[in-house]
Amino acid sequence: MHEPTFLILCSLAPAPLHGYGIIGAVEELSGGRVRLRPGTLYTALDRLARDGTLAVDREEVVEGRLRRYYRITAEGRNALASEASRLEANAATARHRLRSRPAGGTA
Amino acid sequence: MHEPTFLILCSLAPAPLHGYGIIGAVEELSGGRVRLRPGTLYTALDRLARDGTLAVDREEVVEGRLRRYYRITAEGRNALASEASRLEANAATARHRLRSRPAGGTA
DNA sequence: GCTCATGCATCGATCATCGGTATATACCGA
DNA sequence: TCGGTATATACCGATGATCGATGCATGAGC
Repeated sequence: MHEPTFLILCSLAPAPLHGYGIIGAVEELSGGRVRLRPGTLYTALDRLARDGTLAVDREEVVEGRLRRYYRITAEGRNALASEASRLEANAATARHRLRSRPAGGTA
Repeated sequence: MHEPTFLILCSLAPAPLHGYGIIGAVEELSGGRVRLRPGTLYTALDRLARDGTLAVDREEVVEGRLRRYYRITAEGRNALASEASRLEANAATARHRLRSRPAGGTA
């Protein structure tokens, strides 16, 4: 799972959001680092919906514009949780191995 | 940075390794989860060397076979460290947001 | 001596994901 | 009427990963 995908799932974890809401949430979640483009977002949403990771929650028309809300599924929650575990494990591995320099300048 | 790239850098953090050594190290580091194919590995190595993230350390001929050892650079170390930070931050975000269900029973 | 398994590197084709840009629509304010 | 904003969609290209096949040299078995 790549970062945009991951952050999309994060953004939906507490409550459903519509496309443009997700873009804003992801930007905030990532401290401004990740700015999703529509292309990235909607392709990912379609893919994740196809996978059963998320689903369309409802559609609203607000001021003449369609808003499609997406909701994370139980399966998506599980995927997100195990992805978080993977990230933690990888980070720990990196920290550990960055610390263990064998025979630094010896040789 | 994707996982294969990340794990390759992890594998090289303590000491230089040659290609097939990296494959083994990555498999071990990831608990058997990630098994690099030669194609993935050498393309990544070329790319990372081009970027200055790692460099060829030395070449040896062992039993008639060439072994090319790769070494992580200072730049690569920095990249790996900041990647680890990113992973930690993302994992924390996910944990946090998986816990905060609004109006779930919270109120 | 021949054949086969093994360790090592290389190459090519394909696919998935992401990034960027442009477009259609509908509202709003100047 | 025009331009900006909000929303979704479509298309295209770049990057990186995956898979599979190949080349090559050695040592082991027969």
